[in-house]
Formats: sequence, C-alpha cells, structure tokens
Amino acid sequence: MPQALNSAKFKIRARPHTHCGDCAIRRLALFHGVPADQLEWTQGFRSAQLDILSKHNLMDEGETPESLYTLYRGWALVYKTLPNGKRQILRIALPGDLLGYQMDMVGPSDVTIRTLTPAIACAFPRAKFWEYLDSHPELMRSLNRMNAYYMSVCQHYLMGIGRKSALERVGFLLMDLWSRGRDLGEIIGFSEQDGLEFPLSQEDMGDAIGISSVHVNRTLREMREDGLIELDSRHLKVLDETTLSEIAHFDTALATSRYSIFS
Amino acid sequence: MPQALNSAKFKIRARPHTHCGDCAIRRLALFHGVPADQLEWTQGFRSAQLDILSKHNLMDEGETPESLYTLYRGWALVYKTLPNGKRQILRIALPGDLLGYQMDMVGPSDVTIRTLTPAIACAFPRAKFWEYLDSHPELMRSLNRMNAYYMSVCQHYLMGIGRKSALERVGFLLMDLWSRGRDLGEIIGFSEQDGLEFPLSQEDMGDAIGISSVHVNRTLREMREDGLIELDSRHLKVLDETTLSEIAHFDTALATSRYSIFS
DNA sequence: CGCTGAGTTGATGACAATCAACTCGGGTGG
DNA sequence: CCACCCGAGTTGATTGTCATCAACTCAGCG
Repeated sequence: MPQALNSAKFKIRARPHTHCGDCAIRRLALFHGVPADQLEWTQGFRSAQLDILSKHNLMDEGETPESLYTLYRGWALVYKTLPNGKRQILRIALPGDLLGYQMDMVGPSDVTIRTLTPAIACAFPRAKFWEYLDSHPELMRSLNRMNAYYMSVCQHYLMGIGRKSALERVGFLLMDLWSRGRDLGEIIGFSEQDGLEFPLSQEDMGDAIGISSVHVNRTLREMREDGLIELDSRHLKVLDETTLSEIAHFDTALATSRYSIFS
Repeated sequence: MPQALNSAKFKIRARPHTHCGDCAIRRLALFHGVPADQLEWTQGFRSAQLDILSKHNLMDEGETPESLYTLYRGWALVYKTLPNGKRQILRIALPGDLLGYQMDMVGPSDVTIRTLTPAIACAFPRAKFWEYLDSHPELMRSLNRMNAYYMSVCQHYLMGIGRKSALERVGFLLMDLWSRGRDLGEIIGFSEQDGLEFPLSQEDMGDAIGISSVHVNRTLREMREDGLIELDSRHLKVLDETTLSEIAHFDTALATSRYSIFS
C-alpha cells in the first residue's frame, strides 16, 4: 500500500509507522476522541504514514486522491489557482490539521495541498472514511466541530481580506501563526526564547492575505521599524503581541477556541 | 416558548406552525435525511416557527441566542463587523440554509444575522442540538456535508476577494445568486421570464465582495452596457450566463454540488 | 411637501500593484 | 574552489484600481 503512493510524482516515501497510541499530537487531531483501547482500530484505518519532501504536492486541484490526511509534522499550504495563475491560499496547515476533507469525498480535490517543509502525514483511505466515522459517532461529532472551527478561521480571513488594510492583514496572519505556533511548541519549532521557525515566503504571505509580495515586504519593514516583530531568514518573533493584536483586530477567542474543538 | 422570542428587540412574531411533513424545502434542508415517519420527532425538536420582519436581526454578534434556525422563506445576511464599523458579509442565506451553527454552541454568536426581506425561520433549541443529532446519525452526516459545502462556498469567495478584480467579483456574486435562485424557483421569486427578485442593495453587494458601493455601481453599469445583465429596482436578470460565468470564473461545479449535499 | 435612503456620477487622492533594478546567500556544476 | 545561477528579499519609480468625498436625482412615504 505505501508503495502505491510512493510515486515519483508525489515524492512520497514509506517510512516506519509510529503508533497511534503514542501519538504526540492526538490531543489536537481528529482521533482525539478515540478511547485508548480502540486505537488499534484507528491504526488499522490508517493506510500509511508518509514522509513528504519540502515543496511537494500532497494533492492537486482537479485530481482525485485516494486518501485524506492528518498532518503529523511540518507545514503545508492549501490553495486554489485561477486560470490566470493567481493563487489564493485558503489555509495554512500545521500538525494536527486535517487535510483533504471536502464535501465530495469521491470526486476530484477542490484544492492543491503543498508542503512548505519536510512533512509527515498519516493517510486514511477516502473509501472507508464514512464507514469508519459511522462506526465512531464521537468522531463524527469531532469532525463537525473541527470543520466549524476551520470555517470560523476562513471567515476571519474573509473579513480581513475584504475589509482590512495591508498592515492589519499582515498583523493578523502573523498573530494567527504565532499563536498556533505557541500552542504546538517544540512540535513545530516554537520557543519563547527563539521564536518560531517560519517557512512562509513573502509571496506565500501575500497569497494568503490578498496582497502582493512587494507590499508584504514594505509592510513587514514598517512593523520591524515599529519594534513589533523580528522576521528574517525564515524566523519569526513577535515582540509586542498586545499592540500587534490590536492593530490586526486579532480575536484571541479564535485562539482559545482551538483548545476546545475536542470538548 | 414562541412568546419568549417574541420580544420587541427581535421583532419576531409567533405564527401558526406548518408541518415538517409538508415542508416544501425539506429536500434542501438539514432534515432532508429524516424518514417521513420520524418527522414528528423533528417537529417536536423544533421549538418555534417565526415570522421575521424585513431588516431585522435574527442574531447579533456577541450575544448568545437560544436557538439555531433553518431559513424557510426570504433572504438573510450573515456578517461580521469591525470596530471601525466596516462590515463583511460572510454568507447570503436563502431558504433551506442553516443559520447559527458554529463551533461553540453554548457561547455567544460569532456573527450577526439580519433579514433582507420578510422571512420565516424554523427555530431549534441549541441546548438539544447535539442530543438530537446524536440520536440521528444520518443528520450528523448531513451536517458534516452541509458544512463542507458552506466551507467550499466561503473558500470561493475568499479566492474572489483575495485575487479577483471588481468586475470578476461582481460577476461571481451575481452568478452565485442567480444559480441558487434558479434552484429554488418560485420559493424565492425566480422565473425564467421575469428573472429574480433581488433584495440586495449595492452596499450589501459591496460588503459581500469587498468593494465600495460606488464601485459596485460603476461595475454594474459596465455590465449593463455590455448586455450581460439587467438589474434595477431590486430585480435581476442575467442575460448572458455563459459570458458572465467566464468573466467571473464561476465554477458550475459549485452550483451542481448543492444538489448532492444530501446524498 | 419635505424627508429619507438608495442610486448615480464626477472629482480627487490613497493604497497597493506592477515594473524594474539591485543585493545577497546558497547551491551546483565546471 | 570559484563562477555562475537562481530564488528570495529589498527598494525606488510609476501606474492603476478602487476608496472616498461630494453633489445631485429620484422614488417612496409619512
């Protein structure tokens, strides 16, 4: 099974499985609700655990994947592309995030999913997805809450792109990632001393918040000059969270609500 | 119970219940999946059916409602407001749409929901929501698919606001509503001859797609001059759907996927 | 009959896109 | 080991889309 996915196209390599029972991010992921004594089942449902190289697509818009995934390590971008080549990043995925769930779990993917760093993903076969969830009602409920959370995040970004200035949007993006980074801690390379490993390019940032990379650059400079952040060589530190949150209209409720996805 | 909701604040009046068994929009709504012989239960779950005057709030951002709703008749806007007063419309609700579902079904509402026309809504108590769904697994699944659909729509708008021109965005908005109007037909005041009753103001349209009402006006004029649409006195007719869809990058898959929310 | 809200149009200006040039660091191949 | 290249970041100059402000029309309405 891993071999089937180990195609040149995806640059996916099989690797030894870790055990769901030992999973460090289970508290964050869909399978949080599964009792420890049933994790064998989850592990059986999981079809593969995959290493993915940096800058490779886990899924392509318009192509039909066989699996959906929980991101176990690393960063990934979820985006759509317009015929003219413009790209809109819809979501920035970090460990624990569910990837590839959509309304139509039979047809082609709505989105492209691409790693920003080396990553590890746990694959689950689409074909058995509903079957598995039907036999685990608590997961069905978790999936609902998880999607409601993703929806809420999407709406915050919609609000930002529609009605905020470039400064506010960049601030929001940074605070969102900073706050999620803190939650994940060492799993994602965050520490209070050293800040956060931050693999987004300025172009990525622009595509996430609807501005050009050049303007992202100028906005970041402004923030640096105001002593709000440090950001260089893919390394972020937010120096003044309070001010940045205010500027960005960053709602801390969004951050705290992450904790309560899995009641 | 209806009396409790019949406050001056909400301008909500109790009215005689219609029967869930006769519901003309059940095929579109969450309760589609409920077998006919169990609709008594649905009806029992429903706490009230409400008439709401035009331009009144069904729910306010930051306040804690007691119910969620299925919109039975009329138009409603779902939006957020920034401290500076700017508004972003997140969703335009038509009959069959679920209103008030969010991650936190105990705390305050994330959004404001406001009618654009006289409307009818079926209310269901938040307190019993999960309980009811737990006892109806097929509804849990429908809720998942429905939210995945709403997510997909939200992502299309995110893409549009982030990366499309004013012309493309207005076109997308019109095609979205035109196509949903056609699906609903007479329920919402659509006919192939006369077009669609269209209660959005130009300011509403702007707040939905992230441009100013003045610019919406100019863009609509351009579309009229190009013979793409007619739009006046709150009445829309799309004259050239093909061209408008192309301009707007309107994905007809989005439209057809609505049919398949309830497998 | 004046008020109000929405639509319309013109004038102006701001914010951000685009174009272009240059730097810098890291990789790669000669 | 060095030259070259490439991608990303940076900055300046220019352009353009769209926001904002303002004035006016018009229909509906109390």
